[in-house]
Amino acid sequence: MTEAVSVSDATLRSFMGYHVKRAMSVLQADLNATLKPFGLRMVTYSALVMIVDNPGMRQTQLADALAIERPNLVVILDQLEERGLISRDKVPTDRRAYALNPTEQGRALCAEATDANRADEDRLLAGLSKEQRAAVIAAMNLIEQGGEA
Amino acid sequence: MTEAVSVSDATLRSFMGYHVKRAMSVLQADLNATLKPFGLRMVTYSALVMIVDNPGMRQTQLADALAIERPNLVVILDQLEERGLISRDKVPTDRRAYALNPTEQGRALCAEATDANRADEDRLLAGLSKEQRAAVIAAMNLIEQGGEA
DNA sequence: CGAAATAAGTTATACAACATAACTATTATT
DNA sequence: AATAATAGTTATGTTGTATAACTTATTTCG
Repeated sequence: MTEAVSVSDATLRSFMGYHVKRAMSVLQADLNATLKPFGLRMVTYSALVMIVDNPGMRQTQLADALAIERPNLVVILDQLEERGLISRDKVPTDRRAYALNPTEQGRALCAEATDANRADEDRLLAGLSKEQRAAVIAAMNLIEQGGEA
Repeated sequence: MTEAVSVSDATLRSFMGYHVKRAMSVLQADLNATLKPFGLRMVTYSALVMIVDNPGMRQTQLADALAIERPNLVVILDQLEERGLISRDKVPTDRRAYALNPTEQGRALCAEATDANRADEDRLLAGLSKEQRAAVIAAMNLIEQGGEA
């Protein structure tokens, strides 16, 4: 056996993006594990939350907000609708469009899932003070704003 | 036309993961745009950097370091090798294994790409002080450590 | 008004990322 | 020597995501 001369990722670690990518990977795995008992994934949960927070919203608006292509949103909403968590209601003023609304069951599940996610994230971020969390969020927002200059 | 009552993602914004995800999306798009002139993508660049930093490394080690499945790494290395950026050299002590080494051309391209990425990230993070960047990196490392508790 | 252009949602499809099974050849185990 | 395990590969499958094109409905504007 040849000794495993440990591998260095020092250069990559000098980039912020590398750290963010690795953290994101953990956050996503963690979130999906937390959501699994609810039968939700990251995207389906995000869509459900948005519909609860923005009842009556159209599909195109939701797709834009979540940066999902319209065709891909269709299958996500199909899943939520089949489980009775949301409804697609006809809009009287525009017969092409559907107004997205949560059902009572959808609201309830959303609340439960949100609580679980909050608890999970609190556990993951237990080592960070409120100030540190705010600093990270501010930095992420700055990055989000600065794209494609 | 119905007025576009602006959509709120306030609940999602209360999660750190949402901010990190959106920032990561920008970082990745930005990085890929910067790498395009070099004919590299995020994964191929990462692999190249690792090989430059760890000459002689085996494929399995690299796959582990980058959290890529071995089969998927094969095609990535194929691309780098076809372009003459790396070589797969037979290991005398283990005829199953290949030692990954950068070519001179590979080293040169890696250095150029790294400079471009550094400049790009500096631009994107221009609004953050050194202390703020360090704080973000510390937070990301903490998250990376805390997965799957 | 009526024809052309646009928009909402959908379907079909293609492409890329990522994961799993199984194979060849070598090496390690016992 | 027989068995198990490992490095790399091939083949394949699954999922996520992007694009084209279609239907229905609305808007634009000559």
